[in-house]
Amino acid sequence: MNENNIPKTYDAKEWENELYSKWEESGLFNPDICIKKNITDETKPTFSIVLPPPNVTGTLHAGHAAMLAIEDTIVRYHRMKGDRTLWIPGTDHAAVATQSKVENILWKEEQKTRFDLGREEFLKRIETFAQQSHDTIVHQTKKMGASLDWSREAYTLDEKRSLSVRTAFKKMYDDGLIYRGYRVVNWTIKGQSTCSDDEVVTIERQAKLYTFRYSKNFPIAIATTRPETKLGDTAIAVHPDDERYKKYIGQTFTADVGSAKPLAIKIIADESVDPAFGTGAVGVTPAHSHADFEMRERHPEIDLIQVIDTDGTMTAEAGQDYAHLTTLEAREKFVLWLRENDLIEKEEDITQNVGTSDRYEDVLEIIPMRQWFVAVNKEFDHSGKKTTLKQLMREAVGPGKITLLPERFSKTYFHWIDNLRDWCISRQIWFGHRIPVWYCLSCKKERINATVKSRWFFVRHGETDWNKKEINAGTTDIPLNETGREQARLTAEKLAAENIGVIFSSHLSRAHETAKIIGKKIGVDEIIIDDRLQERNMGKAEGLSYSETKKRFPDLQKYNGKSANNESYEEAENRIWKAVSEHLEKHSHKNVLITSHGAVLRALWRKIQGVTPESIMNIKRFPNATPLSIDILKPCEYCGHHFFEQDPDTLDTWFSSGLWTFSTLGWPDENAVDFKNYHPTSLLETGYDILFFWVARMILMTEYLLDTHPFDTIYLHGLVRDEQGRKMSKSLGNVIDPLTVSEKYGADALRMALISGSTPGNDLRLSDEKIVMMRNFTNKLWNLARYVGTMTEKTNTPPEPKTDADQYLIKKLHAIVRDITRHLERYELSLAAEELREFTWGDFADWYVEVHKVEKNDALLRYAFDKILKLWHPFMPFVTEAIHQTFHFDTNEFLMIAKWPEFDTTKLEIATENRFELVKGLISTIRNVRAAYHIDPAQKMTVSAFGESEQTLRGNEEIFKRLARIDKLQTLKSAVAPKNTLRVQYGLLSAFLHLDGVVDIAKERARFTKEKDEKEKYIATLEAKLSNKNFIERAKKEIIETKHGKLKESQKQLLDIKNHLASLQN
RNA sequence: GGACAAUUAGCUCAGUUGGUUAGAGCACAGCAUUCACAUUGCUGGGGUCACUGGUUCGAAUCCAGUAUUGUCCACCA
Repeated sequence: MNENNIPKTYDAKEWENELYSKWEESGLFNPDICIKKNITDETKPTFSIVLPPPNVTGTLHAGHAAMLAIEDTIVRYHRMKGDRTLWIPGTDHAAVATQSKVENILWKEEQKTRFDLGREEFLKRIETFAQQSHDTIVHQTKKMGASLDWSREAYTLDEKRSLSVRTAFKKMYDDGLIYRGYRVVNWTIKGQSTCSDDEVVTIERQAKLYTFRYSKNFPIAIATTRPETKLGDTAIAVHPDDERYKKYIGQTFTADVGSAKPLAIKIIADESVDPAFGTGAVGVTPAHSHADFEMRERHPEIDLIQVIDTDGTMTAEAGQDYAHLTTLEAREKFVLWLRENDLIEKEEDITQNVGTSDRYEDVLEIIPMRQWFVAVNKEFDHSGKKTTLKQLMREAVGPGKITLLPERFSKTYFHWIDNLRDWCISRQIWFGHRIPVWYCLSCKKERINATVKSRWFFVRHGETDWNKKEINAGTTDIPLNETGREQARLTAEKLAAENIGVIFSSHLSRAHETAKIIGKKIGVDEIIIDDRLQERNMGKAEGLSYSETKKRFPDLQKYNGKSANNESYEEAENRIWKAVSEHLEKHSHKNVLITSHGAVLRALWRKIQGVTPESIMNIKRFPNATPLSIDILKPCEYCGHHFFEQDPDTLDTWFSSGLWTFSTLGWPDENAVDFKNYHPTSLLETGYDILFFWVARMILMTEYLLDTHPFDTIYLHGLVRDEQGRKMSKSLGNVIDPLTVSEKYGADALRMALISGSTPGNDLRLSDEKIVMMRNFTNKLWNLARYVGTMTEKTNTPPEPKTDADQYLIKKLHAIVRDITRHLERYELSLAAEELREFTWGDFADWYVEVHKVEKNDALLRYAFDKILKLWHPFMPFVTEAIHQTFHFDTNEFLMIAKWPEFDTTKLEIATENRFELVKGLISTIRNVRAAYHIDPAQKMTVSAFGESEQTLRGNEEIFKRLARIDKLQTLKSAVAPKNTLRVQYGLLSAFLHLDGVVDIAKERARFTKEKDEKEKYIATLEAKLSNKNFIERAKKEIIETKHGKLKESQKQLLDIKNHLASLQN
């Protein structure tokens, strides 16, 4: 290899993309291929991690980069070790997070809300956005060097994960753990959705606390910051022992505050009330407070009155003065009323904590609603014993079960479980897994996780001129107008993806043409004309305007009205029902479009819903060319109808994320190969900020569904902050973009900066400076390779030690391999990286390479460097692989799959001289002890030793016995130190003696890893320096050229060294 | 209000089960430069390990308390 061809600096950009593609093409990220290529085999242990799926909300940030760096390091280590190693990539649809992001963009760019676009179109926008985010994320992930098995990539919203979600939902529903209940939920007005307790972000704000009475003679005053909610008060709670109020407990007082009905306030006793706070009485608003709702569960006799609506205005229950006002307007008005009636006793300014929505950032309202919940406290039968989900979660973590790193987080975990309420899993947002529940349109009964046979669409024709002029057409054949045709085309677009097989249409041209326009656009040629789908015959009313008809034939709007010699709703309904039923028998497996007319569809819709004939006019009119979709299922087991509609809500995103460790491995197919091989996974590595959101839910789901743990160990990394310790945020402009950084300094430098100097659970400050330092190190490694690769001969001689320095290096190398391996096994990445860096830079580069320049031992140098390179690979995959590809120190095709270095404990034994020194030290100790405690120097003693010192002592037992006057050398294991013992420290050893006269000497822990051969190393360096001709010549020159006859410091040092060496030789 | 953490050199941080003289990088000072590497090397200064007690032969490390900072949780109406 010609030195000149190799650049002096390592240029990450030159290598990274190319190397990643090569790795990827090799397929070696996939354990199946590693088995095929004999890098591992079926007898080897498995090691698996699922990547915490990044949200498809944009791009990766520094936190993701840390996650990737940590996980990839661990994964690469295990792969090199020969484990069957699997790391699965994926992304998270992240429901609310993504939806709110797209909604914000939509509002900013087009001033539209999701309701303006409609469900289908809005979802399309989100999917486009999600796809782009996904691509960016994958690109960034690859840039970091992450050795993920892309062939197994998953998405929380794809078909397979969807199946897992439905399966899990059904099982929980069947076990009674998922229920639909009327409870108070956190509601974001802006997002028009619920959110779970964990998604609530409490912020501090200024508020006014009003103390008032409901009426002049009301016996108890209460305080509130939300006076308008008091219109929904139904009780006052006081402490049971509160003497002031005891006499009122159980009584009900009424007060007219302007709400729809006068308030009936019952005085109840509840332990949760703090009698010392405020007036010692709490106004209870069960509809708009979690605490008060729970209070009502304890006191079911009190009422619940909802005064705030989902749009943030007051309901009718609040009274006609307040209905439809915003909460703020209502508050002002109510306060004014209180003031006018002289009911306010106190107004004070306080700071208050309020809950806001994590994603929409508006203050949440607490509103009672019918929602889906997971019951965490409900007992159920689990593998033969009674338990609750809470209990399952609690029992999963602890010694011998799931290990948390750092361990202290288990405390917060348990605390969180203890305070857990039922988990609200339904969301009114559109992006996410639809709740797999269908309601029979006729009898309203639920069906879970149903198979949809087909979807049927009912469309009223597009607009005609008569529609526009509000004239009855009936059987009169009025064609579509231009607007009508356009409407049909738009409808076709909406239906394009619905895979419609057949179209049935009324023969009347306005319907038929609508069908034709749609059919052409969605590629359905066959349009079956069925006269029974035609419009209601309006008899004499055809051609009359709506208002005229109303005047002349008022009974036409009735179910049986026939005064215009017309067809009644009843007759029309029967014929269309017959037609639809017939078609259903033949075509229920196909998606079907039916184009028909307003009145008959309305009649049909009434029939399907099974409401009384009299309420026909309460059925909403069908607008022109707007599809109504109905799911066709197996007939309802209660009423026999086929028509169902799915719950419009979606699931909390964490419901699907909770299944991630096994939904990615093939579950619900419990025989899936991956599932059998790789579950439970070995490690979960994620930020501590989602311990509750995600980790806890995975534990819940896995314990419940599979009766096992999702992972053995949880490694929680900290938040990545900027150099001043602030959270990275766009508004502060301090965001470190991993992509920019890795382009500038290389991915390896970024990885190292994120790993070293960081410990699990603690936040990490990332600065440019730190990254530069690591970039410098990658360059150091590169140049080491240049030296070792070009300055040494390739040799096949085994690396035999020739000098003390060689000996030291070998010993140190084995110690390093042992330490790094041990650190990696314990997930102590930072320690591993630091220690390895110190060894590489301090020992190998700055010391041994210098030695090598004098005492050439090429075989050993190459041998050592090869080991170092392999140890570095998991941390810095690119530069190490680049070196490998350039210099080929090892024969493997890729360093990535090179065998992890092993160490030999016998090589770690300390040298004889050092042992001797150790013994000498111990003897002095004994002498000191004898002197200090006036023990007869002639008296013999028992000496006890531990650990590595024991070995040392045994090796020199005879000398030791003689010199130290002992009669017995004993072995003690730690913990044995008797109470009445004095211990005296000397050097490396600590000795202790019993006060009863017999002296024991023991060494509790000797640390030999850093022992005295530092000295060896020092001498070797000096020798090397001094025998380096250049060095001597330079020094001489310096001395001669020195002006003023004064030696510079450095020269003095040189002389010192010389003298020192001379004294050593004597 | 509760819980958890942090406090080590001018700055950013390691220090994993109590043990030689408490470490690293940056910054600072001095020196070196045909050398694999200036993205370099050598040398040096700089620390009462927040404070006060306790346990121990021995404490940055364990215990108790105090102070400051931060994070999370909580129904103070």
